[in-house]
Amino acid sequence: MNVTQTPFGLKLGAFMNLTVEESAELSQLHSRRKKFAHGTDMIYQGQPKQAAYVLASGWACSYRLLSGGERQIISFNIPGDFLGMRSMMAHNTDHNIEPVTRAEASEVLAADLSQTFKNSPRFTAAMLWAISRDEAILMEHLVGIGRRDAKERTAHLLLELHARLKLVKMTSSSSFACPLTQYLLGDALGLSAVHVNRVLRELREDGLVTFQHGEVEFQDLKGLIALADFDSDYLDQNGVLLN
Amino acid sequence: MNVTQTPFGLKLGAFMNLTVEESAELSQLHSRRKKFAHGTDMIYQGQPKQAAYVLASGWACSYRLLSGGERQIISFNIPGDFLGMRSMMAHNTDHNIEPVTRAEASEVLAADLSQTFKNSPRFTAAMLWAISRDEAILMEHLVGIGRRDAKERTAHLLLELHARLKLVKMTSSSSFACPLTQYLLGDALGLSAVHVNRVLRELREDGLVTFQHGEVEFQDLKGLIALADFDSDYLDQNGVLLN
DNA sequence: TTGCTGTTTTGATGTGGATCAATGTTATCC
DNA sequence: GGATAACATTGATCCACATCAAAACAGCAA
Repeated sequence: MNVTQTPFGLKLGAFMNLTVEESAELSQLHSRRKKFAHGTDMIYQGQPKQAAYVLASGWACSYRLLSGGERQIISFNIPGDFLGMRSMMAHNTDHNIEPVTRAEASEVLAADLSQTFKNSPRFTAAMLWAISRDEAILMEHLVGIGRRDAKERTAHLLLELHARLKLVKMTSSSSFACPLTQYLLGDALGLSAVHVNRVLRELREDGLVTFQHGEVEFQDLKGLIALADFDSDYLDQNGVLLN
Repeated sequence: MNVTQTPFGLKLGAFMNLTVEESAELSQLHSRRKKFAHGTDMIYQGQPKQAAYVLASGWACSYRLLSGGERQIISFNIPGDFLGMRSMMAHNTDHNIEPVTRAEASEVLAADLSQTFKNSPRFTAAMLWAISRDEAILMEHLVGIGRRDAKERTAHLLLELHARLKLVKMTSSSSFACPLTQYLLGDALGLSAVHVNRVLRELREDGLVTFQHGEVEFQDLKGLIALADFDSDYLDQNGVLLN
C-alpha cells in the first residue's frame, strides 16, 4: 500500500509533498504493527519501555488522573496522530493513553526515529510541524475550557474533530462517525456528563448539530461555526482542504 | 560568557551535559540579541517574518484573544524558554506573545536552527525534550483549569513557577520575584482578577503563601504542595535539582 | 504637594454548571 | 423472553465563581 495514502501520510502531506525516498523512509517507521483492545492502556505511567506510536486505525485519548479520582482528557487521537513523543523524551511519563475503540498502531523506536531525523531534514521539519500542530490543538482546548461556555466549547470540539478527520479522509461532507460517549466528552470538556447531555440537546434544538447513535451531523454548519467562534487556522490545513 | 550558565544553557543542562562543541553551536544560535519593551508584541498574528526567540531576560506571556474580547493566557515564559516554535513551523500564527516586563531575547532563524539540527543529533534531542516539556506544562495547565478549583489552581501555578525558576537559578529557597499582576494571573487561570485577589488572600490567611509587592514567599511549602496536589515530575527536572 | 494611572482590596448580587437522584433507551447474552 | 450492563435523558437543588460597583493604595510626573 502506498504510504502517502495512510492517515499518517495524508497528514504529513498537508505540510509537504513527500518524495519517493521519503515515502520509503516513512514506510520503515510504519512497519511494527500492534493491536490494542478497548480498556488496555497504550501508554501509562511507569511503563518499562519508552515507546511511541503512529495511530493507524481507531480512536484513542490521552488523559491525566488527579489524586481525587477526577480525570481530564487532554486530547482525542485519530488515525494519523503520533502518540507518545513525550513519553519517549522525558524521564517520567505523567499521562496515560488509552484506546477509545479497538485500535491499531505502529510502534516507533527512539533509535529509528532519530535515524530518520538524520537521514531526512525535511521529515524532521514535518515532524516538528506535526508536533507544533498538536500543541496548537492543545492551546485551543485550553482556551475553550478557560474562556468559552459549555455550549461554545462543545460545538468547537465537534467542529475541530470534523476538520481533523477530513484531513485523513474520514468524513463525509457534513457528518462523521464519532465513537465518543458523553462521559468522554465531559472528561475532555471539563463538564459533567449530565451537562454534556443538556448541551447536546440544546444544540440539537437550535437546529445546529445532532450527535446520536455514534454519528455527528451538522445541520447548520455556518451557525455552529459562528456560535463556537471557530477558526480552523490553528489546524494549519486550509491550503490542503482547498485543493 | 559561558553559554552553559545562560538560562537556556542551564535549562538544556537538565536534559544532558553539553559538550564543548555543542556549547559553541549553542552560542551561535544565541547571538542576535533584541530588546522588547512592555507593550510591544514579540510575536503576533500576521507578522511578516517567521521568527523564534530564546528568552534571555525578563518574563513574557503567550495568549489568545477571543472575538468577544476575553483573553486566555496560554503560558508564562521565563528566561531560558524557547518562544515561537509554532510561528516558525506553521503557515499562520494564531497567538501572540508579549513581554510582561522589559525583556531581552535572541532571535533564532529557521535556517540556523535546521542547520544546528543537522550538525548535532544530541541537540535535536534536547530541543525535542524542551518542546515536550513545554507541552507537559501546557497539559498540566489544562488539567488545572478543567478539574481543579480556583485555590488549587492558583497554588499550583505558583509552585510551578517556583520550580521552573529554580532550574535557571532565579529563586531563593522559599521565595521568588514575580512580576505578574492579578489581572495576568486571572487571564491565565481562567478567573476574574477579583477572584484571584480573594484566593490570594485566603492562601495568605491559611498561612501557605504570600504574594505581595512582586514577591512570592512560601510559608508552608508542604501544605501548599498538598493543597495543590502538585507533583513536579512533569517538569522532568528532578534529577537535576537533586544534584 | 497634587494629581494621574495602574493595581489591589472589599462588598453585594446573580448565574452557569455541579451534584444528586431517577427514569428511559439500546444492546447483548442466556 | 427476561436479565444485565452501558449509555442517554430529565428534574431539583446548591455553590463556586462572575459581575458590578466603589474604595484604598502605590508609583510616578510635574
